[in-house]
Amino acid sequence: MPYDPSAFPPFAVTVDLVVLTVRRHALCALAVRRGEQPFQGRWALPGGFVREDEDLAAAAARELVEETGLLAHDPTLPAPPNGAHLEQLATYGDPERDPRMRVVSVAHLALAPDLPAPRAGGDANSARWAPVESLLDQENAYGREIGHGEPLAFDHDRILADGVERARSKIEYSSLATAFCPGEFTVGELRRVYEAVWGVALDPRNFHRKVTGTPGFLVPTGGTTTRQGGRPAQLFRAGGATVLNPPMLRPDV
Amino acid sequence: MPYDPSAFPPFAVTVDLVVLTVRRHALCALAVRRGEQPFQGRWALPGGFVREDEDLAAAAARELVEETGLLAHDPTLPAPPNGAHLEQLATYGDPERDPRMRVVSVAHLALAPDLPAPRAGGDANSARWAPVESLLDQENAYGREIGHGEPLAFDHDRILADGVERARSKIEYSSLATAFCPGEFTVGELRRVYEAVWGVALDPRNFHRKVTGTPGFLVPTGGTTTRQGGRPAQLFRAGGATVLNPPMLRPDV
DNA sequence: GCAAAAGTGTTGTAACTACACCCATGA
DNA sequence: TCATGGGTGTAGTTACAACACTTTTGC
Repeated sequence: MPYDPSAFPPFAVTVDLVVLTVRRHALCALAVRRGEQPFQGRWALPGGFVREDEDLAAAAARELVEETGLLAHDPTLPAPPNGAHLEQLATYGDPERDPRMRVVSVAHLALAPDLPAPRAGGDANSARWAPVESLLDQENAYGREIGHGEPLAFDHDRILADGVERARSKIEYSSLATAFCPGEFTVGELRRVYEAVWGVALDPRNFHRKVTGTPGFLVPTGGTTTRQGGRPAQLFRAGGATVLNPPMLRPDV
Repeated sequence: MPYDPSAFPPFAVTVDLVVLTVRRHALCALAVRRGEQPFQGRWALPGGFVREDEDLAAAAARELVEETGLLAHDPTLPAPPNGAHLEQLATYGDPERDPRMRVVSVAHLALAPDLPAPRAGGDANSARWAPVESLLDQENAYGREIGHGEPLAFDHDRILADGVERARSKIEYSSLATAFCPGEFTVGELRRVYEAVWGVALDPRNFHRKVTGTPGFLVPTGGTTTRQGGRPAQLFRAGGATVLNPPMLRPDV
């Protein structure tokens, strides 16, 4: 029983991705350069049309693989090592958001460990990691490498800001911060993730007690490493816990 | 520069509403009876197609007025008296979710104070408030007034469950519970909202200290009431605070 | 007076902040 | 030996649960 297409307005549906990672102690997002109109040459979030018989989550996972090579995992489970966490963020459907036509975009948020380099057909000029601060802060935009003060294409500034805010609040009460870490990591490396995402300094001693004392958050692998220098640190991997109770406390706010 | 319509698959886009309220000490959702195929005669969430030049939030607000007469307010502000809180919930786009065609539904969550009665063209048999427990609990479904064990139409069971979960967690750390209350209310009435939404009993004495001690949550109006019996209680209205810090603590969980 | 709901006081405990201090490695 | 980061101990504080207890109304 197909519907009369004149009974409802047709929409295009896309997925856009906010892919976040922590590089060199800064929270970074994946940006791609647009090759076509509109906003040709401007930076944008990766994304694309949802296919005819494709679920929204499947479309987001497909785009994620195309842009980063990362596999996504079930968001109800804790992030496994070296896979990305992927979850739906929000949907944006302002009638004016795309000048060509009516497009509704279902934005997704992905959290990834630090990667060698982005890939977008191997073209280094068309995809890169940029600190979210430089992408979003249009006031102090002069002299920065990406964007040069230009906003992102479409409403992607707002989508990126929403994704960053979601990540910042979600690592408070969930174990999601481990999705930014490689398969095995130290407490110090996890702390630097929190510091980069929140933009604050945390007391290393209290942080250590807190995360090792929360049941199911971290499980020791038995190994140690000195890759950060100093005294050898225990290696951990993410435990089964997905929700942190009590939560990590973000200073001030 | 219109787009080539053959370059992307056309979708229908709808908004569906999870409208929650507290009646007779139970968390209730608005359900409407479907008058047409598919799922004719089954209960469903209210909703409808997004119009040609309509924003998603505007479509949700329009549906809310049509079904309840309630005006929606800016979700970034605290809920004003006798208006509904409305926020985007999530988007559902399984290719099989509507047997007729490809439909993507942007679900919204609305929280409303107790209303006289729902209105759907004045037809009392086609729209009503039902306890969410009876709508969702398909195990113990015998003997209940609505649904009689039948799931809701489409994937509305899942949408309703997601909306209820959102409401349950959001009243922990925001002042949203006041959206379930009339313009002026007592601490005891607010406590009964929490008890109904969470399905737990709270200590009235600690609750009172907690909510009156959180700056900006409640502001006294000066009046008192004895409508609940017993000693006269102070009347309050919602304060300017939208985020509760420290949060209300939900027992167990 | 009695029931019912509002509101206050108190005590023990969990969990946090802030900081002093020690440990194990590489250079 | 020193610098560097890893990890433990301890004291003061906040916020909470779990009560006992008092207050003010309607009946």
